[in-house]
Amino acid sequence: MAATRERLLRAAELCFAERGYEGSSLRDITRVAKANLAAVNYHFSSKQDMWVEVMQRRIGPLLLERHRMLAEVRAAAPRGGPLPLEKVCEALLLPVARVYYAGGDSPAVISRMIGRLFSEPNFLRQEIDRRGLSQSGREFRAALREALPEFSEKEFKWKFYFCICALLGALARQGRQPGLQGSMDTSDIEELVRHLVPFLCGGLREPMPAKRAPRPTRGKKSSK
Amino acid sequence: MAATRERLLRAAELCFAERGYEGSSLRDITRVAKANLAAVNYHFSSKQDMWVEVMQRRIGPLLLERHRMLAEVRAAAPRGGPLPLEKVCEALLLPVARVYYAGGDSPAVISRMIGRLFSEPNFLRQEIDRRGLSQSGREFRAALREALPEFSEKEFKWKFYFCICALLGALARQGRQPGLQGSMDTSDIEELVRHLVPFLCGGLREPMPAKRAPRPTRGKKSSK
DNA sequence: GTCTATAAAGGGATAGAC
DNA sequence: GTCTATCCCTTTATAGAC
Repeated sequence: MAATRERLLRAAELCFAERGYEGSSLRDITRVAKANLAAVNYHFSSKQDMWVEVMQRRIGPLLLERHRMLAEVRAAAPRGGPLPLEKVCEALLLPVARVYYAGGDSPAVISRMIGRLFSEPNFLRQEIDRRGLSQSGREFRAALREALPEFSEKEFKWKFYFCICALLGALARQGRQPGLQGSMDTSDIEELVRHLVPFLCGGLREPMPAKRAPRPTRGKKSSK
Repeated sequence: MAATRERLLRAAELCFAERGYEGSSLRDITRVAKANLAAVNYHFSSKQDMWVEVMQRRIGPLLLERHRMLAEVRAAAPRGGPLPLEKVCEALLLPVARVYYAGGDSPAVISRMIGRLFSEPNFLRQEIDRRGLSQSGREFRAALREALPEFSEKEFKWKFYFCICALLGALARQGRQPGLQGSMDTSDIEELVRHLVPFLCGGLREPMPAKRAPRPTRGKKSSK
């Protein structure tokens, strides 16, 4: 069956999302997929190639949709003026919630997997980067920059960094942080995005406080 | 040498920070430590026990300092009033920057390792939780809650979740996100904290927009 | 405490029958 | 396309000499 390939992709997705690349053995994955161990090498030729395939088939459509939404935001914005921050953030986030509702897919698992991608060793991201992830990142950085012209380049770099960290963390950890997520349903990605957009915008817009009186050099003083 | 134990702890810290628990073999670790493979089992009896030891010796002092700083914030705040959000966030973050400057330690590596802790399988966190991490988390959740009384419990839960995600992500990823961190030095933890505090505070304070309606402050066309 | 040697299990990959 | 059987390597852990 060619359906074996699909079952393998889904099983690998699940395992990678939960335990990462190194933590997921091919034996685990084939057991979950109810497939034979040798099927992995038949369909993908190696574990690493399967990893790339698993990631790419989810990230590809996501980047397309992001690009499309961002173009919409640009088209609607007044020429020359700053881009609307909320809209840019939505274009960054909503595709995650929208692209993965095809039959049987779990947006929670997929977004967790994508969030995890950035905790993996760099060599596991090179191929994904080459296929468009890096470029999409730069595109969004530029859009955010246009939405936040008031900051110095250095301040913007920090804000962009924190923004990506919050976004990736919120995706990677949803549904699996005991003690952190009492009754709320972090696996409802639409809801997550709805709350995350204002959080990011608030953090991004917050000005840096004026530098206060010189800090104590290292740690002893408690004169607050 | 008893110094072997120390070299092992540092080497393990480095490896766990870079590649995670499953990605770090005892062979890797003992090679970095210039120690014999069998030394791990002699000093720690198992890889998992060493993991707990590596984490605990860094997290323990961190939690103590957090507790101390938070007590200071409470003592300085007017009774009954809300706690000052910036101070609470600083008590959450500054200890990471301050506790690890003892001879030879790298705050960048240590904070990366701590940030990674939350991407590891849950069983690797149970012992650390039991030794105070969970309780410290609850303590800070309560303090943040007192600093943000204006939100509903549900909204606060989301904000707290995002706050922790941004914090852990910023720690875990510093120094190793190519393309994301152009010229800035994310391994300067003091500087990271100085920028992260306003980002978190801005995100935490930002009110939720009215549901499914154009934002009240700006009559803007909504395209959903 | 440290070392060599090795056990015992698990990992990715492959050959070849069907 | 799928399966069994197996190769060969790495992993964690341990035994026992020094």
